[in-house]
Amino acid sequence: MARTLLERADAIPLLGEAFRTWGFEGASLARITEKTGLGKGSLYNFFPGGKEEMAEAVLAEIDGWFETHVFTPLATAEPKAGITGMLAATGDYFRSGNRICLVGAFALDETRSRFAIAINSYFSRWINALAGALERRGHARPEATALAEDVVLAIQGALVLARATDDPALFQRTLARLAQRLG
Amino acid sequence: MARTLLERADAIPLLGEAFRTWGFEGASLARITEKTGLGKGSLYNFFPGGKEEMAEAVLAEIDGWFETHVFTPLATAEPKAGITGMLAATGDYFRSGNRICLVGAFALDETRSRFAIAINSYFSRWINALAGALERRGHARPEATALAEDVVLAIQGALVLARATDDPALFQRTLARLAQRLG
DNA sequence: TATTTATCGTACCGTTCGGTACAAATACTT
DNA sequence: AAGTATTTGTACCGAACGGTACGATAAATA
Repeated sequence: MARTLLERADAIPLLGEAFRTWGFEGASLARITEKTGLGKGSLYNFFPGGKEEMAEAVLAEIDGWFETHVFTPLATAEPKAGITGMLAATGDYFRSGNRICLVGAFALDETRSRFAIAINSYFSRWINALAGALERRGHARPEATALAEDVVLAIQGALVLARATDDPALFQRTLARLAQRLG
Repeated sequence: MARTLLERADAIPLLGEAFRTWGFEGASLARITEKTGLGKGSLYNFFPGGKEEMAEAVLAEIDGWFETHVFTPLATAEPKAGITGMLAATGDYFRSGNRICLVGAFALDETRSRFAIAINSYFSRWINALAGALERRGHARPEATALAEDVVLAIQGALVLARATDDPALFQRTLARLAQRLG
């Protein structure tokens, strides 16, 4: 009846948008259909496991993006460049404060129990990669870990507050302050 | 048939727990009934407006708690005491990192549009009250505002990360670091 | 104790939920 | 061009959804 408009891979960012907008529970198949332009037939063809498989695919894509653009640079590039790159990539990914962190959002309610491993891994790897870079810049182990936690947590908090107060600039201000703090 | 076990006011904290656990969309009347022990008859007797009125009541109660235990002390008490009190009250309220911030959680998805004013007001008043106290402690206006933002955002971020990594101690560590930073 | 008022359990409403089945249509292979 | 495999719209399913109606019960008032 209809053509192949979207590949499975093309659907994933749109699914991400749907989950970001409505949350896991609130993202009904009707809303997902609307957002992606894919009917149930296509959705269940691509994701036989239903909503849960859709969300898993979205989380895996996010994970891959951060692995490539944030975690790996932090671990392998020159520390200063890795950290600067992290802040820039983060600013881009979260659309300068106009986009929330889906992983963080999933963590807050019972959705967490479905995806606990992916959620935990995402944040742990982020903190560890940043702490490693900070150590290589000369921070002692405990301070490096504490500072890394502080930075990742500030990014998450800024996303919450930016959206809560409808003030995306708050996120950008926070990134600027972090850049200063990480010198 | 049954006795008057719960007043309307007694139901509100349980409703808060239900919304914290399941989110606004995920908190179905069946789950709310289970959590509160109140049947639909009672719930709609107390909250004729349904789920939306229940959530409004929960947000109003949270707002009142913070007004009493955080915002007012920050605005009226001696600044140092107000700030110390804020950190202690915050640690208590969020159960040392075992409880999320419902206002922040509501802010992340489309639930926000239903309660935008309450959500915005809660955070704005928190930041302003804290910035005021910091000014009275001698910080210049722009730094006071920036620091206040940083603190509130760190609390929110710590709650997200503590739950995401299943590590409530992260929240306590963060509060300790904030106490140091606010000297 | 009689009467009113508030509380509550249950049956039920129409709608939407996530998910399945399957035929029609398209894309790919030969 | 024919045949195979994949993609996709639609009809449909039972269950659960939020919400209403209302009689039964308990508490408060008289």
